[in-house]
Amino acid sequence: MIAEKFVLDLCAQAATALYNAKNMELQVSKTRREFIGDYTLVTFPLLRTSKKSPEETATQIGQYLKENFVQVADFNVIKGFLNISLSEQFWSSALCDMIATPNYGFVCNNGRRVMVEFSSPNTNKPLHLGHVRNNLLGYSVAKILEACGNEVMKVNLVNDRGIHICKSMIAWQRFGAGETPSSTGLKGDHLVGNYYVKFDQAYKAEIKELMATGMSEDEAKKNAPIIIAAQEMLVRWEAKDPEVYALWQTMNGWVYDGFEQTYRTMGVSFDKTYYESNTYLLGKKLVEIGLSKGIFYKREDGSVWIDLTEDGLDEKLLLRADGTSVYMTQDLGTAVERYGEFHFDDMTYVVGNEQNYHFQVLKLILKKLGYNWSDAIYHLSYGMVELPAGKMKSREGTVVDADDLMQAMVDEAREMSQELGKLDGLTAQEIENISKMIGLGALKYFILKVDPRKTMLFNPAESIDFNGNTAPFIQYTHARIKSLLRKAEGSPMVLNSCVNAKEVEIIKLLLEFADAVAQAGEQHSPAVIAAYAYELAKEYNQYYHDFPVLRSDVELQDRAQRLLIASQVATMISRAMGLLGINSPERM
RNA sequence: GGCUCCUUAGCUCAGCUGGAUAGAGCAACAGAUUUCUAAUCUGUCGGUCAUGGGUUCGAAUCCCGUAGGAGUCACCA
Repeated sequence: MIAEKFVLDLCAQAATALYNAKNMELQVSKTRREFIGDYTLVTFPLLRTSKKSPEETATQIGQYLKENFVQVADFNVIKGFLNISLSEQFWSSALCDMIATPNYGFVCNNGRRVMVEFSSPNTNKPLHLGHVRNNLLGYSVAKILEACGNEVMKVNLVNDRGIHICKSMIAWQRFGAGETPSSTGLKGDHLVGNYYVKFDQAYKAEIKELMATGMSEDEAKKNAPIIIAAQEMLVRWEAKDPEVYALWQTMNGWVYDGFEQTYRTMGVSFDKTYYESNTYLLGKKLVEIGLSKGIFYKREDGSVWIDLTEDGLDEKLLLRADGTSVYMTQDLGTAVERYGEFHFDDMTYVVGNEQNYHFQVLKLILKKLGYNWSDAIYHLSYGMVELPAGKMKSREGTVVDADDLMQAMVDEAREMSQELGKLDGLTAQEIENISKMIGLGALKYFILKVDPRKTMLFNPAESIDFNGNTAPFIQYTHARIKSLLRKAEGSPMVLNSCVNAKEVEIIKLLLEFADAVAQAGEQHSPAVIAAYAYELAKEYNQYYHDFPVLRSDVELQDRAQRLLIASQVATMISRAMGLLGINSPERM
């Protein structure tokens, strides 16, 4: 982009000089591969000012550029398109500049404070494939925003209270027989999740029994003893009943240990974790304030609502008739608490698109309460992950567990590597490390390369494919370059002014990195970075194969240039992959 | 039904501030290795950009209609 901007600037100068055009909207883009040139000026928008034919205009500007700027080596005109070729000198010096810039592509502090919330698990079951997309997106977006110069705070919000956790607790009391993670060897979140499933099974059985006695389905659902027990437990919890509270803390503790392990494997982390059990009370206070200001209203049964019909939305519940809080209540509380603590310029929520409406309402309510910073809230709404068989349904057992999935990826990576003999002679520890980098990298890249907003299909078989547009392919390119650099240690790395066409392509890509980061930040899309990393790896592989004469030892000069370019490619690949939370192995 | 989003090659996806003949990967087929690690590379095959209109020099991209799909409209979170 730096080169693109440069060309744009030259064209603007030319247009001003030739046609006295001011504030022209000039369009410069990369020249398509089938034409000769580096960048192309589209002359159509200029015609009104130049009052000449497209060809004439393009030729005039081209000649002006060639005569006045040494960086412009040549030009050609096809229809209304002016294709501009920059000089080899320009490319080699651009690359030199880039090499001289530490942390190229990353911006220093821009003074903005941003918060990114992601993960947001419930404490009644383990993380699944949907959470995987959430966590990877959140972590990567945070990294990218940081690279764009923001001060970033990564936060998690744990939904640790509510009827769901009570269900697991009830089931554990009834069927658990004192089981603990250490007594069963199960991860805490899996153990608790199992009881959640057991609750559901028992609940269904009771409904069936009641219906057999002639009760309607709705009635049976309300009157099943086990659900009543769960609801009673929730009331006792809100009253801080010591026995219930202790059990709640114990079981949540198991879950946190399990989550911690999953997060560590996944490679994500947080700067702060919020708990719904702490923020829902503040939410309730806000509801009172809203009531006193007349923004909310109370119905006869005591429930509190806000009427948003004038804004084209519905009426929304904020407090149940029994005074207990709902999702919106605590989210309001959490938002206000966070702003008070951090005074963010931007608050990104990484939450699935099934909650689009929720966030629309959240922003609106905050605004009505007088919090103008609600404009800073951005809902990064990602699409669902579907499986070839269809949707994930916990009831049908088609949920893909995050831990299982990651383990399967690592195992697969190890097997494939071993089959190819890539791991021969390495220690067990090295094998494990490399398998993890590859298996998890494959998973992460497979998910992150897709536009976050889109519903995506997760195909297990394809995700472990190590060819094509995948992380292993990119990692492999990186590892090979590292291998080259190890062998060439001590050799000089110098760029001469003579760069071939392939090298120019690579330099272009390298220069575009900064722009890719900025764009990914604006769009909150790691997919932009993924596409860039893949292009770079692919371009490099072609470069390597297109110039076989450079393969064997040739003159020092050629080797020196090759090494320099290779080294820059490796650096940029590694930086790009870093933004995706993916490791770039030195060998694989 | 209301609102929001989606539909591009057999499959998975890019491309979207309007620009040239719409691109990758996978799958299929045909080739390339005295290498910097072949987990690679090259080539072939594959398209009515869901559909019908509109805007204009020019539309996959912007606007409207239609069809198909998803999400949401809970005293769940």
